[in-house]
Amino acid sequence: MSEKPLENIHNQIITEFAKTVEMFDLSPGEARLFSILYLEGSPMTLDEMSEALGKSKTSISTGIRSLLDFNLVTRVWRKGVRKDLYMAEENLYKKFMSTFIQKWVESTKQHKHTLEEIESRLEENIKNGQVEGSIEEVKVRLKEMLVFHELIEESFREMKCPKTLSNPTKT
Amino acid sequence: MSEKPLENIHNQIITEFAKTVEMFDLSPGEARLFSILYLEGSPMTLDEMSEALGKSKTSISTGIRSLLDFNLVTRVWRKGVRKDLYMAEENLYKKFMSTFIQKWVESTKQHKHTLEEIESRLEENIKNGQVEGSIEEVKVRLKEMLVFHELIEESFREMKCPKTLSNPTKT
DNA sequence: AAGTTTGTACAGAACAAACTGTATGAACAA
DNA sequence: TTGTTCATACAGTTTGTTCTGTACAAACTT
Repeated sequence: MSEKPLENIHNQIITEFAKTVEMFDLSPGEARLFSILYLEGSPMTLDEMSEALGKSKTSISTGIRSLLDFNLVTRVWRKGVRKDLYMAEENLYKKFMSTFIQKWVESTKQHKHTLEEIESRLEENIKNGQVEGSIEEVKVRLKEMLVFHELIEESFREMKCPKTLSNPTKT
Repeated sequence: MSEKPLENIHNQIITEFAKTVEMFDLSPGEARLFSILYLEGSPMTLDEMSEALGKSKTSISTGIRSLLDFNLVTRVWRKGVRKDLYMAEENLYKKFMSTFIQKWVESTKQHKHTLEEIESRLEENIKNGQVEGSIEEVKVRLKEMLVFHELIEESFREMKCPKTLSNPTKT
């Protein structure tokens, strides 16, 4: 078992690092794929990743597609190489955090907006007397939900520019 | 379809609010359960929730169990009522955020720690000459991963006390 | 005590997500 | 042009989650 200690270490690193990556709403598969790409600093082909992860090329292909969508991976061209090459983005913190925060802010805004629409529709119904029961509770709850959304949005907005983000520790 | 406009509004609110709740790593079912409990400010029984969500009592039971584990819901006793009563916690923002942040900080710390262990094991192997290839790249990557974890932990720690958290807007 | 009512454990069904192999299309070589 | 290599679309399979119904245990009533 100590025949290939480096490969072993590789696997441990990837497994553990993937756990952190997963927390940014990547599936286990995507997280693992990104991790292997990141640990291997140099660009890799689909076949190499397929080999390294023991998964089908199709699977890798769709996985890479997702990572590209998330802007966590770039295509790289190398003279004389026909296969596509992919590389993990540097600047992990910035990439992950900004995407993450943006997702929160956007979604929160969206949901809050929808709730506001529902609220005004409710007011309409009340005006027209189309509603019977005790509405006050619902109205209060709605207000609280809106406040909740505002607080979330604010928190994540404030997170956007931690002091370390403007400090490029680029390799 | 405008026969029961209030019920309709209820459903819309719950559906939309659940989307936000889901972002805090609750399953769609759990999120919906919490939402209905929150909108209905007063305590509810398993049967009432079952009825309201159109799901089996068993399902509600396990769902409530999860929400209790997350400290998002409390059991409530009411004189003369045999059934268990459950109620959503007030102070949404504090409850959700503190749990959320704590989860990030804890997990990040844990994963970082494991990576450090791997790192020292790697150093050992190098000392003993049990490793052949180019190790430097791996060591650099490991360091970068550790920095990454430190930045994440720091960001979420700073999030912990936004100004609004010490401002109890309790009903 | 026996009989009810309420909550949960468990096993299987229904559903959804991830993966694979085949087949198709695009880029290149000769 | 034909032949080859690569990436992806698609359908089918496997794997994992979520829900349901049954069965049991605990709490209560009389």
